[in-house]
Amino acid sequence: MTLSKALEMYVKVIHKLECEQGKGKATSVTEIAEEMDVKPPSVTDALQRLDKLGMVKYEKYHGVRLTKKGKKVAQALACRYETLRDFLVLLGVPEEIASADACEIEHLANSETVRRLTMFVHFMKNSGQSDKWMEQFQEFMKSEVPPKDCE
Amino acid sequence: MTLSKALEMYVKVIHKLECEQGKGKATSVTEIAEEMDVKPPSVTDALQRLDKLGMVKYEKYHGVRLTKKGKKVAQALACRYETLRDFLVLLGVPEEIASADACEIEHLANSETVRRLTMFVHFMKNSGQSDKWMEQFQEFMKSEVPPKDCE
DNA sequence: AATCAGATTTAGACATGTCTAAATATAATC
DNA sequence: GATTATATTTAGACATGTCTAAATCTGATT
Repeated sequence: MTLSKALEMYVKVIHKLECEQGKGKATSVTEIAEEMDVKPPSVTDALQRLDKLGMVKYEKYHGVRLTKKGKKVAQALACRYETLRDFLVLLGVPEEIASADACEIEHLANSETVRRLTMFVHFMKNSGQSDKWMEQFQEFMKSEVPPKDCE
Repeated sequence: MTLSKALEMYVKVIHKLECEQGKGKATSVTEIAEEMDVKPPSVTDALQRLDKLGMVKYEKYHGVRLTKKGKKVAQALACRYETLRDFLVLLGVPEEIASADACEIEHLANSETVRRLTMFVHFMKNSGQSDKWMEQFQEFMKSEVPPKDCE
């Protein structure tokens, strides 16, 4: 019932391209292939499967559009991505790494986990205590040797 | 060069079973299959590939043992899992969910991310401020409506 | 309207990871 | 030592996701 990670990525990319372009136009196979750094036949294959799943309206030789269902999935993914990325950056993970990890984790984290992380980020940004806490955490990270690095 | 998520899971499970049993014995295909809830032929296939990759010593019909290399991978995974799980529990994610998510994320998070999470957990558990902070966070979670649930 | 370039799809290959059913090896029992 | 039950492997299927090479369609040019 749920999409694979790969298919979710296609949905996400189509959404991004639809947002970038004017609303009217359908998104082409080539655009998707370039954005995802895969070859066109892989895209065709994915689109055929996404169409069967009701996530996109795909017309042979004429590009693709997200359905309502597809848009909903894309928006949920975007929201999860934002949350995860914000959270990791807050913890001091470099932006590049935070983005990459968020992009992986968005596909598999439980909603409850995402909800907690969202609250954490909010707490950090909105509670009066957060500045003080953040300062202390920064200090802690400087002073402490990482206990073990799992490698 | 790096193992797939599926193969990493086999390594992890073999390690667990080796630890549970006396040291001497090799781990059997059936034990692994039961632990992972897959059928024996899937295990045979995975063991053949892990052997080629130098992660295990696999003797047809006579079970399997982790190599040094395999043990190292297993330990790194266990460490990552612990860190991720501890972290999620600290944030109030229910244990069941925390365990499941940790088990997914361990295979893909960047080391830098894991390191930051480790430090966060340490900070929470060891800095004098943590109790106060945790209390405030709990309070915040009760009072606030989750901003958006990404669904 | 015919042609041609570029985009797209199809066909067929391969890797990973799973399964069922059938063949085979191991180990325990008689 | 032969038989038999159990464990294991092989063979062959399928789904996902990728690729290359070849076929086909579309749209623009002449």
